[in-house]
Amino acid sequence: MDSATAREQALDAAEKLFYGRGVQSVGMDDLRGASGVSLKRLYQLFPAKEQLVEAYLERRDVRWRGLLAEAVARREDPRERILAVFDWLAEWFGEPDFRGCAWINAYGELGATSERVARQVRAHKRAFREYLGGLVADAGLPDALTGPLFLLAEGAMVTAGISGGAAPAAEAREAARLLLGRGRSSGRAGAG
Amino acid sequence: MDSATAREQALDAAEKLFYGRGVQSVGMDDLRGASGVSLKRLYQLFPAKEQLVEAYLERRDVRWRGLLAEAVARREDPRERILAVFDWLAEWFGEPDFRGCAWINAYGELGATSERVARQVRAHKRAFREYLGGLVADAGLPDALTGPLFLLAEGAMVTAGISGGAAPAAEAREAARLLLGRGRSSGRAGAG
DNA sequence: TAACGTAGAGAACGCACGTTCTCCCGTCAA
DNA sequence: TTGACGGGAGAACGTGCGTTCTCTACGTTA
Repeated sequence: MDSATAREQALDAAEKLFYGRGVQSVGMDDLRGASGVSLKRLYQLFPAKEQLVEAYLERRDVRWRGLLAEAVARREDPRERILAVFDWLAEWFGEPDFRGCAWINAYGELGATSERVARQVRAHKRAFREYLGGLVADAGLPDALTGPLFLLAEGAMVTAGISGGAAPAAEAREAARLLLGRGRSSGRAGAG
Repeated sequence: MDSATAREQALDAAEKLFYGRGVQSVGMDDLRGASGVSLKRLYQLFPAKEQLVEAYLERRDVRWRGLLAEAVARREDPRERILAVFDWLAEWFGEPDFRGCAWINAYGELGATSERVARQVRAHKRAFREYLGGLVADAGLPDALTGPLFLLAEGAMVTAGISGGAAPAAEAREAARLLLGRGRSSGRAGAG
C-alpha cells in the first residue's frame, strides 16, 4: 500500500470515528483497527494525534463546502441559491449518521486545549460565512443580510445536532425567506 | 464545613474549571485543589465525575435562565422583551471569561458518550426555547416566530463562542427586529 | 545464500486520571 | 483518659491511551 492510499484510509477511519464518537474517545488503536494502517505508518503520516485531527477537519472542510457549492449551483435564481443552502442543510441533517456540525463539536471538545483545532474551526466558519456573503452579493442584496443568514444556519446546525431531526433547517429556511423578502428593494448591488 | 457548603464550593469550582477548560481536561484533583473540598468528600457528594458534571449543568441552567428572565423583566413592552434577550446575550458575550455556551460545548465534548449529559443539554435548550415561545405568545405574535428567534440566538451563541466578540448578538438582534415586523420596536431601549 | 531495508503486529513504556484506601488528627461521649 | 468516629491529605490502584520499541517476516540485491 502506498503512502497516499494509507493516508486516505487513515483519514477515512478518522472521519468516521472522530465524527461519530468524538475525538477523545477514539484511540490511535481504534484508528489502526478501522483503517488497516499500522501504528507505525500512522505516526509516519501524522506525527501526533492532534495533527490527524487537524487533517481530518481540513479534508472534511473541503468536501463539505464542495458539496454545498454543488447543491447551490443547481439553482439559477440568485435568491433561490441562498435558500438552497438551507435545503442542503435539511438533506444533511436527515442523513442517518448525522451527529451535528463536526467543527462545532470539535470546538466544544478541543477548542480550549488545542490551538490548532481552534484555528481549523474558525477557518471553516469564516469560509462558510464568506461563501454566504458571496451568494448575498450575487443576489444584489445588502451585505448586512449575510450575518443573520449565517446565524440562522449555525443555529440550525447546532439545534439539529442536539435535538436530532431536520426540522431546524426548515425553520431557518423560512426565516431566511422572510429576511430576503425585506431586503429586496436595494438597488445598490454588491455594496461591499 | 457542612455538606451544603461543601457542595456549593465543589460546584463553584466545577463551573469555573469545566466551563473554562472543558470537562475532560479537568481532573478530580484539580477540583479538589480549586474547591478546597477533599476527594473523599467530593465522592460522598457526587458518586462519580459524570454526576458532578450533570449537577454543574443543572445549577448553571437555573442561574442562566434566572438572569435572563431578570433582564427581560426590566422591559415593559412585549416586543422589547423579546429583543432584550439579545441585548442580554450581548452582555454575556462581552464578559471576559466568556467561552461560548456551556451546553453546546458540553454536548460537543460528551454528547456522544454520556447520555446523562446529553439529556441535560436537551433539557436546557428545550427550556430556553419554551421561554422564548412564552415571550412570543405574550407579544401576541405567531408561534411560528419562536423557532427562528431561537435559531438566531443559538447561532449567535455558537458564533460568539468560536470567534469571540459580542458582534453576533447585535446581528441576531437586528434580524430578530426585522422578523418581529415594524412595530413600536425601533432602536435600542435603555443602556446601549 | 547472505546481508539489508522495510513494514506489520503488537508488546512495552510513561503518564494521566478516576476511584479507593491508608494513615493520622481533632472531637466528643462516657 | 479512652475509644470511636468523621474528615483531611495524599498515596495507591487500575485502566486507558499516546507514543515508541522489539521482533519477525519478506522482498531485493549481489
